[in-house]
Amino acid sequence: MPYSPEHKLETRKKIVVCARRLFNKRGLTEVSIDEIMSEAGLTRGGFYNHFDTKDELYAEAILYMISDPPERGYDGEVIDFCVPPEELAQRIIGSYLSRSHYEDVGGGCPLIALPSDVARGGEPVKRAHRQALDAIIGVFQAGQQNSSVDARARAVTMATLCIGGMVLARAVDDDDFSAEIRKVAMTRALETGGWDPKKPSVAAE
Amino acid sequence: MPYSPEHKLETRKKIVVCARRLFNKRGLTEVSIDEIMSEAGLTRGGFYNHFDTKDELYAEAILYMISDPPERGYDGEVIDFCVPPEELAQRIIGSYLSRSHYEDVGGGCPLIALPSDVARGGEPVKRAHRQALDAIIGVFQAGQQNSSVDARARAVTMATLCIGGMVLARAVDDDDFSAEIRKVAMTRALETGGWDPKKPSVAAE
DNA sequence: TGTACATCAGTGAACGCGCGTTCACTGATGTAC
DNA sequence: TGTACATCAGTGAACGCGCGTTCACTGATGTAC
Repeated sequence: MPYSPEHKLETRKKIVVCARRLFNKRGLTEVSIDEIMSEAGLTRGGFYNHFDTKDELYAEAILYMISDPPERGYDGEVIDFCVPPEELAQRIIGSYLSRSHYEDVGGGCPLIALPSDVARGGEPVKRAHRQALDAIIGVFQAGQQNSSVDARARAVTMATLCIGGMVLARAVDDDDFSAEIRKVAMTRALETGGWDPKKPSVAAE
Repeated sequence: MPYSPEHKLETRKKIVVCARRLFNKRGLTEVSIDEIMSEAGLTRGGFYNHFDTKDELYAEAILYMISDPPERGYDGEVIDFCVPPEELAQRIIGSYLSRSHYEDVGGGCPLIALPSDVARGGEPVKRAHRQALDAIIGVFQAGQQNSSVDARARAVTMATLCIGGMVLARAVDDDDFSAEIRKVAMTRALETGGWDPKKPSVAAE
């Protein structure tokens, strides 16, 4: 038996990691297999040792995108999941709408980078996307102080402000305008959760 | 002089109108010139009598998208611009987050259908996109009862909820979930403007 | 321990297809006489 | 009014290129003896 079984898995993962960055930056259909393989230090033909088709890579890359990032936080700081849920939700809002997340298109959240692609995409892609959205809404809902009747609605509002705000900020070519959108969205999202946007524990910018 | 000068302009407009629908549905780069020309009842080669390059059509189509729709309203009903600005803003929120706008991808707002494409696109495309966003925010800002200090921030919030909510709704493959997102976004957007979401003058669904 | 071997991850040329663009042409139209 | 003409919008074949995919191969690796 040539090569260790881990060797193949590692190569496969390397391909998915490179694909993820490229997909986030330029969209699913605009990235060629040649580019992905080059980025991974491999050549075109080897792709088909790991995937039957390019579509298979789409779904895998999106699944990887949603399972990986929460551990790191989008502003680069480590997120402590043992913190009380209220504080966790606030931290995620701050991290999500941070300048570093705004700038890190490749490593950022696919919900922001790929909404149009997903809306036009196949079923597995949409399913993965929905899972990511569910997860975010779940965290926001758990973060409500008293689980009031409209906790779910508030969580949906927060998610809309976070994701929608970033989508708008990224599609505008004016840095000040983008910063304004992010700031307004962050303030409103925190207010929606009943938290004081000026509290120092939350990253201001 | 063969053909009237209007004839060429009409053909050009026909191309732009068809391009607009196709771009909205499937994205800028995924639509071929052949498809656009066929849709317009013409053949491939004639395209270059009207445009130097496909990129030129992108910018033209987006400009057309933002200059045209406001007269109609996204739920199909005619919007009366002579109405007081408060009522106008409420009507636009209702129209924008309506089910018919959710379903009419081809004829809908490009801010919803093309955010990823625009974020990756060229300068003219982004400029057109920004103009559209400015226009919407302007209408929402004018709709505030007393032009308070945070009228601008409230207008940005409303735009984020309307556009972001529709982007999320479109990217999810579950009709109930989409409807929930639209409803929450509509309620919050109206509340942000200080209006009662249950007032009958506003389209409920 | 050392050697021959089987496996299969990775290589890179090749294929077929679709797309943006070009180009020689055609034929409908308005104008000049 | 009628006819010959010039113009140019529209046609459709052709070109070149890039991409997804295939395929014959190569050579690194673990195993068997």
